[in-house]
Parts: sequence; C-alpha cells; structure tokens
Amino acid sequence: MARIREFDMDQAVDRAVDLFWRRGYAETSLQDLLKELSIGSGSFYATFGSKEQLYIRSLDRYISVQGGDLEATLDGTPGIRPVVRRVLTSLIEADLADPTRGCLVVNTATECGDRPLAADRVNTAIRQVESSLAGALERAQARGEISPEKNPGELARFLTTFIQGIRVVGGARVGREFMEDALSTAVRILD
Amino acid sequence: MARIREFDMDQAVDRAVDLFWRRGYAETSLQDLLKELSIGSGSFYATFGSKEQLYIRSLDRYISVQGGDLEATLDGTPGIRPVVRRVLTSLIEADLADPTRGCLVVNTATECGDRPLAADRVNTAIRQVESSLAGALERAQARGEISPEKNPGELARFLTTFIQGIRVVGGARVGREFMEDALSTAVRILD
DNA sequence: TCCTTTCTGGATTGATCAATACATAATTAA
DNA sequence: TTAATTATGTATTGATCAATCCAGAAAGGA
Repeated sequence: MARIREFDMDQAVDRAVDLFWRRGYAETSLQDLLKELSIGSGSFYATFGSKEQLYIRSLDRYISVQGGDLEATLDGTPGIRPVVRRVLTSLIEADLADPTRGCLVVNTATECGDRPLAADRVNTAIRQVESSLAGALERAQARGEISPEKNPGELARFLTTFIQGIRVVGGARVGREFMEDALSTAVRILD
Repeated sequence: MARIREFDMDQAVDRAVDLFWRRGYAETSLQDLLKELSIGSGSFYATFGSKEQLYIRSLDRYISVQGGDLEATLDGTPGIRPVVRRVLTSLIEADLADPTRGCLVVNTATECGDRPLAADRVNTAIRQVESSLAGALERAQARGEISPEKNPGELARFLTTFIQGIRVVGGARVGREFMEDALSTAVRILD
C-alpha cells in the first residue's frame, strides 16, 4: 500500500553502533551518520526519530550483542579460571588492536552520564555483566572449582569493576605488559 | 607599561577544571566557559589560546592536584592495607556524592582518546598512579607488611586498573554495596 | 600630557549543528 | 488508471559553535 524502505534497518543500526563506538556521541555528526548509513535525512528522521534515539537504540544493540558474547563464553568449556582469563584476555586484545574504541558502555557512562535514558542503559549493562559472572561463579562453586567460603556475588562485583578498569587503561595505551600484570593479579582472587 | 590583567589566571583554570570535569569537553561551550570564568572572549583567547589549549591546561592542573593528594595519602600514616583501603573508599564516597563527575582523566580517556595531546596526558596520569602505588607497596614490603613473594609492581598495576574501574561503575550508579563488595575483594589481593 | 602597550568585551565571522519542509518517487489497493 | 500512503533526498531552517575583529579602557614610560 506504500513505498517500501530501501535500506535494511538492522544493518543501519549496526553501522550506527560502529560509528558511535569509534567516535562517541558528540563527535558523531548527523552528516557522518547519513553518510555511514547511506540514507537521506528524511529517511533518517522518519525511521529513527532523532540522533539521540538512534544512539539509545545503538546502545541497546551493543549491550545485547556483547552481553550475548559474554554469556556464550561463560557457558562454554568449563573451568572457571581459564574462562575468566579468556574473557579478560579478549578485552585486552581488543584494546591493543584498537585503543580508540574501548567499550561503548564505558564511553557512554563517562560521556552521557547525565542523560537519563543513556545512564539507565549503562546501569543495566553493568548489572548484566555482574549477573552473568555471578551465575558462572556460582556454577563453578557448585562444581567445587571455587572454595565454598568464597562469595560468588562479591567476586562477580569485583570482576565487573575490574573489567571496566581494563577498558579504561586499554584506552590509555599503557601497553600489553601492564594489562597482563593486572590480569594475572586479578584472577588470583579466585584462589 | 601596559594594562594589567583583571582576573586571576590560576583561579580561572581552577574554574575551568570544575566545568570540564562536570560537563566534559564537547558539552562545555565557549560561552559556558566565558560565563564561568567571568571574562570576555578577547581575554580568553589572548590568555589561553583556544578551548582545547585550556582543556589541556586544566587536565594538567587536575592531574597535578589529584596526584599530589594520592601521594600525600600514601605517604601518611603507615599500614599499607588501611591506606589502600582509604584511597579506594575516598573514591567511592566521591562517586556516591556526585556520580556525574567521575574522574577527569577517565572522562578524557574515553571522550578524547584520539586527541594526541589529551591522550598523552591520560597515559602520564595512569603511569603516575601506578608509580605512586608501586612506591608505597615497595616501602610496605620493606617494612614486612607484604609478603616478600609478592611483586609490588604487579600489585600496583592491578590496583591502578581497579581504581579506573571504580570510577566507571561509580558513574553507573550501581550503589554503595556493589562498590564496597568490589573493594573488599580487591584489597584481599594484598594478603 | 602624550605615547606605547596590553587587556577587555561586545559585535561579528563563517562553519556546522540537529532538525524540518517539501516536492518527487515508489508502492499497493481500489 | 487513479487514489492513498509511505520512502526518499535536496534545500532550508534557526540555533549554536569556536574563533576573530576592533574600538575603547587602563596602565606605565617619556
């Protein structure tokens, strides 16, 4: 009954994620977005409403994808220690490969901390990481891999905090050795 | 031989630190700065050169002050465990009191990661924290407060990374309990 | 009292910002 | 074919951006 959309919306959001991730919210202009998404402003506003709304949508997409990856890794091959080490190592490798990206959630937390919609997503994302880690640690404890005296919830909160620290120092280009030293020390907390 | 400056430059930089800290670089307009510093644009550009140059100068001031505070705390009453705990607790209290500020260095790392001058300052600041912590840990180890088997450098890198994580989750408004759990777990690494 | 120098702040610059208006194109139902 | 509806992209909006201009004010030296 009407003209059909010429671009793929999911793909457009993926490209927006990439752009916001690389450049941040303020440094990404509407013109940048239109060029990256290959659409005109009419389509943009009809589809996404505003730059801010697209940012929130991109953030949701990012959190969903990254959260899924984390869950998949944690649910993979058992052995909580190598799994946690793998999670942290992959973050370090990502930071070394491209120090300018970091984590979109961390970037949002520091850049958009006073925008309620964004701040809400940040809080949710952090709690999601905490929850995933707590679940994995509880299962590991049930398997006897972690001392019964340990508190999986506290360990999860510690690891969640440490992960955010890795994303920051990764952006500060402190070098591989720095981060690997921090990692080795951090995982010792499970012993 | 010429007209004298009517405002105090150090005080102006202090106010700029406060503004950039609260609002970030992009979200702080020149008009905001002129109003906060109570000067006109002529004086501004004659004195500071540009918005970016003032930001770098503000960042330097911030790093100097905060670095001095950290050194003072670490050089204070001995007992490395309570001292480290005090450092971390003060960060948590600051985040709880005003979650929108966080740490200017962390904010810069995520917002201005690709501006060479800013990125350079961020790197320096992180290494300064590492160095201060390493020094304190080495002295504590010499006093016998930390096992000789521990590596103060590794511990410092770990704590430095963890501190950055605290500043991030503090901005995410995860609550006091979350951060105190993380803290309690982190300081156990010294045992 | 002039002269030179520096500081000051309002006016102005051109660029860029996010967002809107609108004419046209594409689609389906009637 | 016609009407109704939605998508598209260009042109344009008013606002705001960082930065510059410039005329006048304030200081000390001659």
